[in-house]
Amino acid sequence: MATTIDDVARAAGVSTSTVSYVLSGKRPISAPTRQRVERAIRELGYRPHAGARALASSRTNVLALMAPLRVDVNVSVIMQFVTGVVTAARTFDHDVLLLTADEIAGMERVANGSMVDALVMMDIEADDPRVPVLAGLSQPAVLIGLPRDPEGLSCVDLDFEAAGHLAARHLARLGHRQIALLGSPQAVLDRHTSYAERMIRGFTRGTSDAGVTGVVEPCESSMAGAVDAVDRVLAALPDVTGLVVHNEVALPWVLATLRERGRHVPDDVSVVAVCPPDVAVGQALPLTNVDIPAHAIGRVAVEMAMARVERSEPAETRLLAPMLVERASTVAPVR
Amino acid sequence: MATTIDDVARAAGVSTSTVSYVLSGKRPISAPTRQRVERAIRELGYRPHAGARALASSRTNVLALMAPLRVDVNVSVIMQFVTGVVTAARTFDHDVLLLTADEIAGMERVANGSMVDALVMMDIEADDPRVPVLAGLSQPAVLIGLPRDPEGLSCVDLDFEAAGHLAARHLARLGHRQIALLGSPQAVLDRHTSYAERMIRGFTRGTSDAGVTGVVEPCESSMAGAVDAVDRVLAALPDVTGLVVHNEVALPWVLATLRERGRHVPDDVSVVAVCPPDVAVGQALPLTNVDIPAHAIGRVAVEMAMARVERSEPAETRLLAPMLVERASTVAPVR
DNA sequence: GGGAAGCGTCGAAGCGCTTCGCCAGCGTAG
DNA sequence: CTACGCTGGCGAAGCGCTTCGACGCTTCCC
Repeated sequence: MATTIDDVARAAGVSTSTVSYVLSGKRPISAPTRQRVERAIRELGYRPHAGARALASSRTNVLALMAPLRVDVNVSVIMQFVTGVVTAARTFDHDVLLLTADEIAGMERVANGSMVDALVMMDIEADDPRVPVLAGLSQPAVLIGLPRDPEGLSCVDLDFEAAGHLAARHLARLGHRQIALLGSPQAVLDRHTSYAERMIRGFTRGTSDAGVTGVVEPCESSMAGAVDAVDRVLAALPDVTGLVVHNEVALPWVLATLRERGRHVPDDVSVVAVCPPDVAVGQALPLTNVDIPAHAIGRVAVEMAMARVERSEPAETRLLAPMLVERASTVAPVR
Repeated sequence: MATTIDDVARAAGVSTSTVSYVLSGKRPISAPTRQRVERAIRELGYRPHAGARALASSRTNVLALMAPLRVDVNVSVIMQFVTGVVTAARTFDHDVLLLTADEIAGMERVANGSMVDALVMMDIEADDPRVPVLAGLSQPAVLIGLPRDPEGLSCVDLDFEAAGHLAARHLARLGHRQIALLGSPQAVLDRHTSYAERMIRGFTRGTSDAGVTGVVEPCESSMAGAVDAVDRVLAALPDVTGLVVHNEVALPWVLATLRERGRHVPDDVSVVAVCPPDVAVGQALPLTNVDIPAHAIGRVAVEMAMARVERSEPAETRLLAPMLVERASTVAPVR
């Protein structure tokens, strides 16, 4: 267990630097030598000491992931981001350090303590307090979400504006003239979490482009909140026939409330859910949905981070195009 | 940013070792000197380099957390474990490295690479392939869950057997004579995940102790699975008046199915949920529940890990006593 | 045939920190 | 007045790895 690079070198009859170069590939090593070294490594079960490596190379092969884990965010989507980041990190031979609470202090600790090569931050708000801190760090960071001014920052997210537009257009093209968006909880909007605002913007633009009536209602992530939001929509738009739901937690309750209010899906009202596919197909009726490709976003975030670490590539913002999958919950309105 | 301990020493007019001792407290330093050093640290914004520290002290101040993130496990409970572990780790000045996929290779990598001081492993199965690997590692590990033979291992979990017993007893004492347990998905049982089996054992013992009829049905974590499981229970026990549900994902669908089958909760059937309180109160009706104190279990796991790291304490198994909170979903059966 | 250019390998100098042994200076006791 | 023990601080030796310059050798080209 306590084998060092020197043990390997001795066993292979070479110098320590040769072993190091076999490991890193940074200088050419002849095939026979390389094989001897590799054999010694295998036989001794050697693993380089991460700390020593970090000290000498100033690379840790660790990524920090700052996940909010707030109560009103959807846990399963968060989880998908996390797994996306972790699996992608592994393909770059990196591990993931998880930061949840105490984020500002945490990022300074792991960055200034040289524990990580880069940071990935989730759940970015318009004026996120973490963003200004980044300037003082020597490691690159990638934001999942968009701050108010993304200039000079690496950002990645679903193009929620396009998603809102797409959902609205889909309903309008089916012939719906009165449609509504059930969105994020008020608390999320109050934080100016950008995806919620972009979603609303896209939806609104979609309705006006199509010349249909659209209303937007926030929706708490609880049963009571869902009931309330549905009732508000029905009050504002009694003849509503299309609904876009951008709140996975509330989704089942929204559907239940519609049923209770005597609105059948899809005969009376078509529903587009903005959520991962497993949530969409797991409901009573398979729902037409606009995917939130959390796993892919996580992967892209890591790729961007590694590009900056390994090749000093400049920061850029990437918005992933939304995709709508039609299922049983959206049909043309019955006249 | 690139300030080192030598910079601090120079600024404070002391030697590097003195700075180190101020930081670690391992030797007494006179008050005036200490204050000079602390001031220099503050003014320079100094942070020790984690890698260098790990190399010299062979302590990394990092904990590995192996979270499964399988599809059929409940994500929100997992999340609570994770946050429990992360916050507890911080109180011991440790960070958390998250391992999800590829677990065996991952544990060997982080352990043999000296990346972590200890491992915390979730979702332990009876014959978990990770357990034998532990013997070859030089770091201690704590298991959340119980393997078949916990001898010599650090384990912590809710006492699910007591939980099953408690839930059954609660219903029996209210006067219910025919009760059922809707448990984990078949896949979880097939893995011999111990909590599921212990739950069933406790429930069964509870029913026979109380002299009431009990049946156990596994329950998939999907709407179809919930409907199916409820129907199986109603078929097996047409006069069932008490239900224990140990599957948070299926819980809402179970309640919906009961309603659809014309069984009113709690008038026709009392329901005890085994889940965190927020899930229990978030349903249509606030449910009587046996808590799964995921956060507390995570904290205890970290405490046990640190006890072994810092004070070489021996391994032990700790089962947390279950607690039942009575809410609106359980009443005496109407005669 | 001779100099330049590669190639494969080695040696040694750190990277920033901890820790052990040591020593100077002091107070106290014999 | 010397001897001794304490206290507070210092110096230096690593911890295990990477990386740079150097070296001896072969190959190539004019």
